[in-house]
Amino acid sequence: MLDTPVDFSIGQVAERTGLSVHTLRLYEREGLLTGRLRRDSAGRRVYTEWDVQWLHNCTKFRASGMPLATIRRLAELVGEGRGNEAERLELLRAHRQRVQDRIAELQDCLDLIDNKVTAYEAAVRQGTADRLWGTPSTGPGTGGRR
Amino acid sequence: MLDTPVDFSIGQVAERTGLSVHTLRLYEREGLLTGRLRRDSAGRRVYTEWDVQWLHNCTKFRASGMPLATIRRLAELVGEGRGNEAERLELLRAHRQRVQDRIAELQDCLDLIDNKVTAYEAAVRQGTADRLWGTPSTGPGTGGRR
DNA sequence: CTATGTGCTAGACCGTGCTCTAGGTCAACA
DNA sequence: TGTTGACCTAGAGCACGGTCTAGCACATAG
Repeated sequence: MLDTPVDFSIGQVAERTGLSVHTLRLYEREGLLTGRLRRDSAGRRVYTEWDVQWLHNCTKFRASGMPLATIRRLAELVGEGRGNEAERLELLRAHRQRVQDRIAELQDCLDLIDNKVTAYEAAVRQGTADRLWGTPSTGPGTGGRR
Repeated sequence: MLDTPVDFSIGQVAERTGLSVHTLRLYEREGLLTGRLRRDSAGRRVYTEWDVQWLHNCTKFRASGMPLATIRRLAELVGEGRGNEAERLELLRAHRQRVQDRIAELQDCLDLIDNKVTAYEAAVRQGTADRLWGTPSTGPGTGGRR
């Protein structure tokens, strides 16, 4: 059972990953790939299935706020092959922590926003009904100014 | 029961909000405050308690990814006083949706990261125990290259 | 009176991550 | 053979949100 060697042009990879060809070139230049990209006889980039998968991961990493520099480091480690799994793990764990923190932070902000929304819903209900507006009590953003 | 008119210098506000004085000046210039800031006889900014509270909200808005332009719009509405609660509500609801979407996106990325972490934990455990490395099956980021 | 601290403005600069342009190469097809 | 379309490189440009600098004004303390 040989693996079929499917290759992709940069345009095809762009289609598949949702990244622009510009971005793909940038990512290569920045060393985000796990190894040197092959080129065809005309000097055009040749992506493997692996690369596409890896880039798919990269988009997730990016979407979760991982900086390009960190992805580069991870790519280096993966490119080096077995033996550095502990370091990859460390890196991923640190990132996971940041993402979890970020979620918690957003959740916290969301609570405040929810409060505001609730307050305004009440205000609009009042306003629509009888143009009344109670005394603001939850600080700026709820009532008027001064 | 009169409200005590407590005023703050830009430095005091910086202390209280965690924003730098540079940023505070930027925010004023960008119209993020709900009204014109008072100045003292020497032309120095005079912040009220209200402003500090509002800026506190702003930091939450920023932390949740609200662009300065949106905060400016909200500040305008609040500055205009009563009557536009519906529009404020609309704006806040839209932002809430974005935050919720963002949380969901992060959560999704987190799942992938968790999988990777789990895989590497296993790998490291194996590696530490007997230097073994099973066949990678979850795509790039798990095994070696090509 | 002068030194220190805090504030002021205008505007330059910065990091991050794209995004686009100019000018060129190459393969494939009519 | 010529035209089209995808690709190439180098490098500029951009949006965003700060962050910092230069040069100056003012108030208060010693």
